[in-house]
Amino acid sequence: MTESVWKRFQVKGGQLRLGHRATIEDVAAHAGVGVGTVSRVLNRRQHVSQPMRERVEAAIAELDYRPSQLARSLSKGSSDTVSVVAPHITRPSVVARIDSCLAELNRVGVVASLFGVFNRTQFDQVVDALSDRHSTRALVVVSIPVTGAQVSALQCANVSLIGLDVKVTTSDSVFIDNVLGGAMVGSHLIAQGYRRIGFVGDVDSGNFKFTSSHARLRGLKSALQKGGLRLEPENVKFCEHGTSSAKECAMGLLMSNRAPDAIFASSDTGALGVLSAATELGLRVPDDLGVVGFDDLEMAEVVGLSSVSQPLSLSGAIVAERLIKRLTRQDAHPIHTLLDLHLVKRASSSKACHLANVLQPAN
Amino acid sequence: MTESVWKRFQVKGGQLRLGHRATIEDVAAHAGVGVGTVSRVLNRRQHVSQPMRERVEAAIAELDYRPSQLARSLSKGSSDTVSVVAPHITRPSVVARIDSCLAELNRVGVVASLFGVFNRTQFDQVVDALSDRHSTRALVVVSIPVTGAQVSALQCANVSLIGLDVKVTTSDSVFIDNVLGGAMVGSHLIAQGYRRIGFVGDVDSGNFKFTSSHARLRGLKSALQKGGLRLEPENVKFCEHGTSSAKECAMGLLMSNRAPDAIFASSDTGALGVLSAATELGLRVPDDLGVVGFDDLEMAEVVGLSSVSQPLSLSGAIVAERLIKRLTRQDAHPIHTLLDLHLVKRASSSKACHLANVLQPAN
DNA sequence: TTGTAGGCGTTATCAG
DNA sequence: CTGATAACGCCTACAA
Repeated sequence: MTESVWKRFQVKGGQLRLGHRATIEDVAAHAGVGVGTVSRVLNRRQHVSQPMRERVEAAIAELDYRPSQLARSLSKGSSDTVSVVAPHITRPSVVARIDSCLAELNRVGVVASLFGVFNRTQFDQVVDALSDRHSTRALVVVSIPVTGAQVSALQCANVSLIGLDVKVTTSDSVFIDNVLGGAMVGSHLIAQGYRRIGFVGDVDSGNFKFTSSHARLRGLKSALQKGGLRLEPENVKFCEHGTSSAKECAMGLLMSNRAPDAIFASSDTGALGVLSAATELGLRVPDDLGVVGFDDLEMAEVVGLSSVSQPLSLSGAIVAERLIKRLTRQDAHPIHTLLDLHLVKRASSSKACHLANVLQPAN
Repeated sequence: MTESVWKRFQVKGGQLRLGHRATIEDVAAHAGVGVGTVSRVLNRRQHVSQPMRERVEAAIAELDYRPSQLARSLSKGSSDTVSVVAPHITRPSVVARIDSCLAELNRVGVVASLFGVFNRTQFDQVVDALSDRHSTRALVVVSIPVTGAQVSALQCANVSLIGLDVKVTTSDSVFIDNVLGGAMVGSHLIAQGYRRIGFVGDVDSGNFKFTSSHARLRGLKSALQKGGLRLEPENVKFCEHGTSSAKECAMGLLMSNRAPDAIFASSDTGALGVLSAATELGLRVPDDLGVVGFDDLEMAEVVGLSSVSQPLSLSGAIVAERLIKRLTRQDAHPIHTLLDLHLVKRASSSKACHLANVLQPAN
């Protein structure tokens, strides 16, 4: 249907236009009206009589006309798309946020385009490109700290900025208290009787200037101090995000002669690697080694991993909701939302309930 | 720095333009040349003298001018962005593909924007919006079958289409043989001595018209037939994608009085749920129950799950590479790439090597 | 080599 | 209520 229509209506001013889709001008000509009128019915504006409206709508349908968003943006001086820029789109925690955010936006008919960036430079480029009143109406930045210059460039272009999992002081943002999260883990491990506690965090390989891993470490450290323990520097490791590298990292920790009796991994993905390392070394979890992760992914429950739960989906949904509000009315001051955290205690850190074993990687 | 520059240069034809970023005209005026010249240096074209070029470049730098991609696309009648549209961006297998595709594109300086869609309707809308010579130059469709009408609408708009994990007959595509994958699992399970084999697949909740789950089932079925076994209809279940729903589904299967002695889950995510169900029911894996998944995610190795491995990252990389080729020279006929599959045998389906246990979900 | 004018598809402003 | 026409920012003939 569609393609045949295009083939039929290729005439404009008597000239053949191969493969071109109809323009507003074609519609106007076809309906025998001016372009202004077509534009009015397109934008559902007042001051257009019913019969005229119908005639135009018929022409639109016949020509299978769809307005060019591009030309529209250029003319209006503003776009009606929203963009999301995020790092590490392979991480379950990140995609969970993004997914719920997009879902919520889609629910009200807003399609957002997502930009995955792999390092700071790319992030800066994308933000720069988006700092143009024509290109996007709103921007959601996930996890990456935004500089003051970027913020002002964006507001100068009239694009509303919202931080998801990152605080943006001069704009809306939704985030958690990572220091608190780390502290929760620390006091839990102490309460469970662990004494030599270690930490496995993520290095910021893309140079994004992430802070969460370090914040969680600070929280852990302060909780330990409060409990009269100290975090041995040799038991603190940072490695690439991921199960296998965390496993390697944990192996190093666990094979030392003053090995930790508990490890806090700053992500569940990493914690899984720690569990795997423990299994490989014949350590029983939670007796010989306590393990706690972060994010409380679905996998954590299946595997019996204790973890700090944060409302990932909710965070995305809140951002979407706020975004939609910003799109309509322009409230004054920025709104910051600090989401709640809670520790989900499972077998991996509860000496009471004995944990069987991790599945053996064999073949 | 940036914002101060914007504040300084707001004059155009003697008029104040608040917050506007410089246009090509501003640059021309500032350099004391015509817009044509500026355009030429912008697009690195010939026929512009060195001193002139330098003067223009200086003006560009001073005004912190960045051309509007939007206006450029409208004027040229073509865009230089590439888009990716994908369903289920929460699934590890999907993001692995996308991630490597985007990474490869970024490596050569191409930033792609990703559209996550939640059902067929949204997919159709996005494709429709993208079927505009102005909006995008190339489109990667992940996993979703594209209709003939959509294909021709796209090529009519001159946007090159590439299928990732889906065959597009009239265009480039990279995919696997899902029937073969299912068959590999079937013969493996038979060889391991399993006799009552079950299947847990994904329902197509977004109505995308996916085929892979059913294709894998067909493969399984044919392998069983070849081995003189049959797949009992009561042992075939389709449920929402995900660990927890697969677990529920498997519980149903395993608690029936004619329960299967092996289950093939059409994804590793689902297989994890099956493992969890087995643990909960006190079934020993692989003795009482064999389990095989699909995709060979990182998690599979950790957990000792047998799985059909497909080159997820590679698929994305190949698509990116092909895309770049299409962007430069326009080769004639479509190239289809069928990627290899191989079964990774681990503890979960190898009666020989006894598998300890899954971690107990306890608290 | 360089400047000028017309066009890309819309919206918005103003006369009618 | 409706129809021209000038922007929007850029590219590209064409003319100088």
